[in-house]
Amino acid sequence: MWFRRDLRLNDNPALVRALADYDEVVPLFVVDPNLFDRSGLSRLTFMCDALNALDDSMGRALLYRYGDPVEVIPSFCDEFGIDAVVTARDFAPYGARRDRAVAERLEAAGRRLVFEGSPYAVDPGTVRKDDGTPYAVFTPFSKRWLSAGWSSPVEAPRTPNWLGAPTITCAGRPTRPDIDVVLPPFTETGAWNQWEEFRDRGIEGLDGYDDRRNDPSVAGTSRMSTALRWGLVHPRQLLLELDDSKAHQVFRSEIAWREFYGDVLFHRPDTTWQNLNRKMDAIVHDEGPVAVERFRAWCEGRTGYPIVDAGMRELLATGWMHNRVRMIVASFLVKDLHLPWQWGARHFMRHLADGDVASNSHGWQWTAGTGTDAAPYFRVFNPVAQGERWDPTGDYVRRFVPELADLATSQIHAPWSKGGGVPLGYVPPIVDHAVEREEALARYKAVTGG
DNA sequence: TTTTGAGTTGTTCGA
DNA sequence: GTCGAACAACTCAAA
Repeated sequence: MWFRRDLRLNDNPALVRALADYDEVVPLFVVDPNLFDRSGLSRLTFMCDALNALDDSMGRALLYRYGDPVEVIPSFCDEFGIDAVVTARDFAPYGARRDRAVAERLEAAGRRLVFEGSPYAVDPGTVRKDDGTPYAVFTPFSKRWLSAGWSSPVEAPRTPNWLGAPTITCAGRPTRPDIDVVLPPFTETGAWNQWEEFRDRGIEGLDGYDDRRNDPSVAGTSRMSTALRWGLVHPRQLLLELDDSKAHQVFRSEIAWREFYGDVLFHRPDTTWQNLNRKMDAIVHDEGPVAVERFRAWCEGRTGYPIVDAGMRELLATGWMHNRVRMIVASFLVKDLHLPWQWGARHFMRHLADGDVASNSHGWQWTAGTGTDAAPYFRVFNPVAQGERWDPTGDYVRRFVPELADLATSQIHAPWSKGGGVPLGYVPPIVDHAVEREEALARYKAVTGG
C-alpha cells in the first residue's frame, strides 16, 4: 500500500482493496525530494504530523523511503518480494507522469501498479459536456458535477495484517521541523473533530458559511483544506454531511471548485506553470533588481499595505491563509507589482500546507486573468478598500502585523493616510496603488487590443 | 448551424 | 452617503 496524499485509514478505497486482495500488506510512504525539498517549514510540519499520526494508527507499521519513487518503488518491491503496489490515482501532472514511469518499471519486472480511488468525489476527466469535451467554465461544470454521482464511501478495512510490523524498523522517518508557532496536532481524528466543531457551531460555523466565509478575522471557514490536501479527509465524506440550505450549497460549491480545477489541470497539464489562455503570454511584466526586491517584500510581508502584509505573514507563520486574503495578495502581486503569477504560485506551493497544484495554479490564473473564465481585466483589487470591507475591525491585521496593533481602526488599513508617517517598525507603501492600477489596466488593454 | 444569455469573488465616478 | 452605470471583448454552453 503506497500512501501519497491519502493519509487516512477510514474510507480509503486503495487500502481496502489492498487488504482485501492480499494476505500481507506493507504500508509505505516515499519522501520524494522532487516535492519535499521544495517545501517550507510549516508545510513539512503538517506532512510530518499527518504521517506520524497515520503511523501511530497502524501500530508503527508504516515504512519510509527517501528518493525518487521511480527508483525507490521497484527496489522496495525487490527487497520485500512484493507482487503488486496498490495506491490511489494521482491526476496531477507530476504524479501522473511519475506513476506511468513506476508502472512501466514494475510491469517490466512482472509486477503491477494497481489504482483504486482518488482524492476527488468525481475523478477528473469524468464530467463532460454532451459532445464529450471538457468544461471550461465553472458554473455549467458544477451543474453536471452535481448530477454525476459521487463516489461512494467504503467500509473501514478489516484488521490489517501488516507485513513485518513488529520487526521492521523505519528508515528515514521524517521528524517534525522546529517551528515557533503552536499548531494543533494534524491527525485524522483531529481533522474530524475540527470538522464537527465547525459543522455544529450553527450560524457561526457551517450554517453561516455563506455570510461569514469572507471575513478573515473570524473563524467562518472550515479550514479543512489542509486535511483535504493530505487526504486525512476525503471530499465525499464532507459532501455527505451537507443539506440543501444556502450555506451548505455554498460550501458544496467550494468543493466543486476544487474538483473543477482538478479537471481543468487533468485536461491541460501544461497549465501548471503556463497560461491557459496563451494570448496572455504577451502581457508585460516588470523585470530587474527592483522587481526582485519588490517580490521579496511581498513574500516577507513588508509591502506597506497592511492587509497584504498580514496575509503574507499569516502564510509564513501558519502555513495557511484565509481565502479572501489570498485573492487580495495575489491581485497585489500581479496587478500592483506587475510580476508573473508563477512567482506567487511557487511561493504559495512552498509554504501553504494545503497547497494543491490544481487549485493553486488555477486560482492564480483566475486572479491574473489568464485562466478559465478570465476575470474582466478591469477587476483590480484595492488593498485598502478590501481591507476596510472584509476586515472592518482591523483585528486580522493587528494579529499578524503587531507594529500596527495600536493604530485606530480608521487608520489600520492605510497607516500613512493621516499624516505623521507610519508607525515605528512598519514601512511606507512600496508602490502607489492608484498609479499601479492604471498601469495594470494599460498593460492588459495592450494585450487585449483595446 | 445559429443564436442567445451568461460568466465567483471589483472599483470608480457621477448623479 | 447611496446607487447605478460604465468599465471590453470574448468565449462558452446550451437551446
